[in-house]
Amino acid sequence: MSSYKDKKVISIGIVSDLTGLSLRKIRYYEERGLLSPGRTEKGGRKYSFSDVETLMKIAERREEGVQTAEIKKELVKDISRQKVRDEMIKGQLNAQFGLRKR
Amino acid sequence: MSSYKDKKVISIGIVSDLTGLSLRKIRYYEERGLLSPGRTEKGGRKYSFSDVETLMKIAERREEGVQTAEIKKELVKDISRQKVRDEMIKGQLNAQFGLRKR
DNA sequence: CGTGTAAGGAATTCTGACACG
DNA sequence: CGTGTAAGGAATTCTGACACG
Repeated sequence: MSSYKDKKVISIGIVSDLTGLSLRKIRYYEERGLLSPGRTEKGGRKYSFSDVETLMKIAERREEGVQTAEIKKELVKDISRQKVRDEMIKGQLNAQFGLRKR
Repeated sequence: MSSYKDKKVISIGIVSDLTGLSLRKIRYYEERGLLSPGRTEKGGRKYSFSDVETLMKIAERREEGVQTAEIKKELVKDISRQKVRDEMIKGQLNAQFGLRKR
């Protein structure tokens, strides 16, 4: 299912470098519920590569003038599509290799 | 080729959590040349998931009493094997799908 | 609404060194 | 050789708030 891509291990400073977004923006998008990073014991935010990708999508949409509330809805849809796609790929691979008893 | 697995984005504290190794050990293995993390502008160490896996191998071998110099040699071999394996998989996939013009 | 910024404090990380063995 | 630790300093991150629009 998941893998390195979903492990929450990147601190906000690195995420800022990766995305080009300010710390303020990254925290704000979280406040608006567009993503939810993990936390270290002491309260430090930890992001996954998926989160970084989400942030890049957000940045794009924001540049187009889309408000965070709207972007939030889009992200939810993206997640559903993602799931469907994953299932299809899984099915494909299964059809190719999964049933081969040899 | 590479991907998330090889991106240097994890700080040493998280790596310590992930591997169970002390900061001291992690830095020492670097000093001995068993791995080479990236650096942020200000000098902070940044590790990849591959580095984390390498550290776990190191931890195993150390528990068996193997010295760092010896482990270092083993790691170099591992990398060669890795490359060969990657090539084989690539060849496999190519044989399965790559030539299909349909 | 979205983002910048100064504020004060807490937690992280860095390096070089001494210790023990 | 491998690892712990105390030391001093620098860089990171956190939260809540005020500002502007």
